[in-house]
Amino acid sequence: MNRQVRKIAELDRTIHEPGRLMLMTLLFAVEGSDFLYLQHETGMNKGTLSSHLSRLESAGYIEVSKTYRGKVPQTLLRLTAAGRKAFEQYRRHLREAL
Amino acid sequence: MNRQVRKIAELDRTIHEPGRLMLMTLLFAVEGSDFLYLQHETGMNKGTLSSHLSRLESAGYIEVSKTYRGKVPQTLLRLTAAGRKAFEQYRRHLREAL
DNA sequence: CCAACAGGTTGGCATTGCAAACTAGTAGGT
DNA sequence: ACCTACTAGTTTGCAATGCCAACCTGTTGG
Repeated sequence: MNRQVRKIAELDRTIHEPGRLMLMTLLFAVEGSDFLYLQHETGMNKGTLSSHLSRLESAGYIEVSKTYRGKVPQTLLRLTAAGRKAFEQYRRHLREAL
Repeated sequence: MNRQVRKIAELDRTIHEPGRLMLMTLLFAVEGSDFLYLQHETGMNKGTLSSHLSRLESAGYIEVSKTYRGKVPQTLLRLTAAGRKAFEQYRRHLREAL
């Protein structure tokens, strides 16, 4: 197996999936965000967004905190250190592969 | 929806899938290949490889020709012009997004 | 009381990937 | 000639995942 191609085979699928790649890209840039902002920026429906966030959380890539903005519930998301590192590595691998 | 993120949402899923991304990358580089070479370079099993090649063929990205090497059957693959173009565009979009 | 909002859960359908079975033709041994 | 094994793929069964649409929960405002 060719070196370049091996990099592709080893890409982190949790991040590679476009839905989550959007989320990681956004969260990497902004350093903290809420559910509605992510929904608006990605164009995903709530169900899909919710399940991608759950997956990122169980991968340890994001931290989810449920709070209130006044009386309205608000879900806050931010990358963990592991998530930041995984995203940087993903980008590095992809760049090397292409 | 943010411009960078929109690029990700619009990535060509036919190419983005790692199995097929490996194939496109290989075929883009070598300009003509056979089934066994691709299997060896990608590490995929025959079934998976066969189905990805079918999908790439029906997307019009590769051309499949079945011939013989002496008496042994051989399946030859190569990118079409459309496939080459799609791959270049995919890479461009990805680069812009990251 | 009722519509609307934030967010989550569920059901249905398509796709991926593996493994195992299958096809078709070829080569080797007896 | 006959049986077996191998090569090159294709097809099928199965589990996991992705995405959408629809429904559910809890709360707020009119």
